Amino acid sequence: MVTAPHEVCVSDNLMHFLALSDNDKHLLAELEQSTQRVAQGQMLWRATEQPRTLYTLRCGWAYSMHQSESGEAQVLDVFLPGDLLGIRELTFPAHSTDVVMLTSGVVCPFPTERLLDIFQQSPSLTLAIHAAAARQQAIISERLVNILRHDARARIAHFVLELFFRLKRVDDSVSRDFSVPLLQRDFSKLLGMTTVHVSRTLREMEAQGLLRKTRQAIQIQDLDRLLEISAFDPMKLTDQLNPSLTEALPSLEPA
Amino acid sequence: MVTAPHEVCVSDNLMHFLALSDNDKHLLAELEQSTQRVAQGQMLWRATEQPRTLYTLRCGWAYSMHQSESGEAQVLDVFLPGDLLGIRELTFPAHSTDVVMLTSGVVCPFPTERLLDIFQQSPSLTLAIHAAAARQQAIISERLVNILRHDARARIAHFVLELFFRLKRVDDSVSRDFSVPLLQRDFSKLLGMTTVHVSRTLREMEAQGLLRKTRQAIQIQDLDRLLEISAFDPMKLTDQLNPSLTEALPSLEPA
DNA sequence: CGTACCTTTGACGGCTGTCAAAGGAAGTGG
DNA sequence: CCACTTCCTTTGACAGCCGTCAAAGGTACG
Repeated sequence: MVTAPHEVCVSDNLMHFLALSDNDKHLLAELEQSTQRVAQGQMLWRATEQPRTLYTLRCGWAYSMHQSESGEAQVLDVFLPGDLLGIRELTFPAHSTDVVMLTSGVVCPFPTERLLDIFQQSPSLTLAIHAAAARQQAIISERLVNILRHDARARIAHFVLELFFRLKRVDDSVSRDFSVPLLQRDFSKLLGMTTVHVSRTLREMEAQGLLRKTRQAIQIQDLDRLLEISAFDPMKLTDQLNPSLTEALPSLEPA
Repeated sequence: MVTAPHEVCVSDNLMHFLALSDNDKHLLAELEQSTQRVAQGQMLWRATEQPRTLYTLRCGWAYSMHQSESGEAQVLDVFLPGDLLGIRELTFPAHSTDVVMLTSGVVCPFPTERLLDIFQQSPSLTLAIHAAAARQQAIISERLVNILRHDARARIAHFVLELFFRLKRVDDSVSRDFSVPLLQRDFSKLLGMTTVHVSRTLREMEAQGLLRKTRQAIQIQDLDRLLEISAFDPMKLTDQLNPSLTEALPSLEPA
């Protein structure tokens, strides 16, 4: 059973970090004023372009990738509904990755200056946006650490759990059988292995009763063993803020 | 030939992003007021602790690492003189890595609130500090992308070039024969391979006239081939800021 | 001079990549 | 609704890179 696609806005993401005032929500709603439909495979930006526009992802999945001259592609981020796209590259004079829509979807583009306005107008949103950026970074760091020390089965287990917890965070209706529009080739580009080996490993994991991946969905069958195999630690991706920060800015309330 | 250790302060790092006013330099000098000597092997923080203190690294090298329960260690960041330690974890309620001094050195600890003060007092420093944080993240991302797609020789080539360009950035006197206090075991923990294979690969690279690593230093012998093998792109770690940002904040001047 | 740690080497095995081909699934045009 | 094409998945055989185990040689330090 697969849940239907679900529309999510940035505040559904940022509110996990701290309580947003009505004014904060208003500022975010303004940001997401102009919506834009995007087709599967459409690129939001290319690696050489200067970052001028940021996006929120309302609906659909996207990923960022490095393209080497030899044609090999390496996926860096997977973006889910509610994610903010482009903060990582904001300070650089050029994007370092292409960003491609994995499915059709809806995005809200806005100029980078709007973000600077928000930084001046709302300390709470500033903090929440930084926390969201730090979380994206932590996701990549965790993947790096895990990929380097584990075999193919553990890599896949880790990535599937990452997806599961991230999706559950913005959509509580997500169950252990959840919709995933990723091909085995996408897994291979994310985890640094060949599609052949992804296929072999997925069949092995299914035979071991760990998980089942179909073309549209993933079914987690043994959560505990997946956690054990991959050494996945959900706390590394926690939404809680550092109390030192909220105490130093007493106007803020934790979520 | 190996250059002598060199004292560097954060402004030597941040001034690469944009011009710092006298006031900015004064704020940074205040930050680095209390210096503290640290011994080799000393830990600045542990993975479970709450981030309350940030550090600037004046002198010496450090690294951050994940420790798995089975005893395996994975190094994430290598910190060089001039680096700001702890911004990545700032928003999280707990550090996710241990930070250990690789050499003896000098650090300047300061409470996280001081950083918030700076954010309120100086837009230029705020931007420079964010750019520095984004740069640290880009270093990790580049390492991830390269490790996943390349063999041991290219991984080592990439990491050596990363060190070379980072050191040269804060100390212009660094030559192609530069001091590196890393053991082969440190390489192995950084690049996800065994010490045995690091040793084999280093000997192979020396036989091929690419580079030579001794206990204290690395000598780059064929820069062009190393760049080619590793697909290292120095522009991915550029100091230049996104012009969209400096134009939006007209009081700022590029470096 | 002795101890502890680091580096180097060799033999062997396993995980993963490469090459190749067949079977499925989805979309297109007739 | 049915061919046809295209892309994705699965499977097998084989090779190569890298991990494991083990031991010897170097280097730093007391």
